[in-house]
Amino acid sequence: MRVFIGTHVNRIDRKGRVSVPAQFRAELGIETASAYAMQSLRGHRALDVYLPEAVQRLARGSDPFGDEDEDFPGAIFSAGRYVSFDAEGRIVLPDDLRAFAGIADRVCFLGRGSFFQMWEPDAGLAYQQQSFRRAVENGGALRRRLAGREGEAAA
Amino acid sequence: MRVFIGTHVNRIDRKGRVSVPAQFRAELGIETASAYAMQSLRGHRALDVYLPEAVQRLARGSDPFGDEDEDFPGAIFSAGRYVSFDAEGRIVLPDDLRAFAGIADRVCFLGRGSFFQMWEPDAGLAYQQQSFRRAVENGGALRRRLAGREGEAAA
DNA sequence: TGACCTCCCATGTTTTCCCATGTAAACCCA
DNA sequence: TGGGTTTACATGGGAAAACATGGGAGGTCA
Repeated sequence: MRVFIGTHVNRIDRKGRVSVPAQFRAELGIETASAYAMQSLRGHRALDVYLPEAVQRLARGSDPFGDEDEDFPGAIFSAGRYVSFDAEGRIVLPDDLRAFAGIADRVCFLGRGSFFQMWEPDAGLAYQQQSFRRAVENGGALRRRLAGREGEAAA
Repeated sequence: MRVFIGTHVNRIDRKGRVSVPAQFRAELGIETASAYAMQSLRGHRALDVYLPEAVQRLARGSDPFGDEDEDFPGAIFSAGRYVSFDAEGRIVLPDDLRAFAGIADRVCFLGRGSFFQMWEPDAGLAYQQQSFRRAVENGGALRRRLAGREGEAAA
């Protein structure tokens, strides 16, 4: 299993390219020449980035002639893009996604375990600190989960 | 598996031609010189575009809908058209389909996984945002599927 | 013959590929 | 452990390729 960990801030050049942190590239694996970036499903002003096969997995369950409600995961497919890496490990961030996340000339990469996010740096760091603070306040429940006893206490 | 992803807006020239986004052409495959475009079955003012083989599969009756609903296959074959690509990757959008979708001089292409749609840009982008918002509200299950943890309980 | 449609060529722009550079981290060896 | 060297990484820019778009010539059908 691949795990994305840590926080990095990189610069966007005038062609719209950003280096994806080497650590994250390593997690994505050299065999994947691309990743799937989309508007965050968590309601954040951020982009979620998944392995390409995540989308394939989703697509496999969708029927081209299915009805609208069942096919609502379809929204996911138009909300994102495949982004591919150049030889230097950079991606070009499409304008619309960039606008969605309010990203100007720098990107904050947040590792989130099975995927990672791209934020406008101020917003991303603020979010990161805030969610860490929440985790501390909530520490008891978290520790129980880490210990693998999540069923024990009511949240 | 072929997956249509992302949002693109292209211009229609005075001959009625539109470039299909290169990414979508790649998904359609070079071997297919055509695609099947029809009035959306989903009640949208939009055109659904399928791989030719998806329609053929339907014609052969090897599909779940087959016999129980005769309107369905009938509608599919009368409401659509094969559109073929020129050497530059453009298709000519038939007038009636164009009128149905209210498309004037620009087309918005929405990737929807196993097929894609063509919209009048304003309507298409509005629809995209709205359906994405719904996905966010409903996002837990989707997120788990993307993260490859569909077996997990909701947190 | 005229309207229309395809095939073909032309063009400007955008994107991708490839090479160069500065800096910071890792490594090595005395 | 200190100093020098090498490697990895982020960043920048030029050249080439891909792409979207526009228009003309010839062919077709009514």
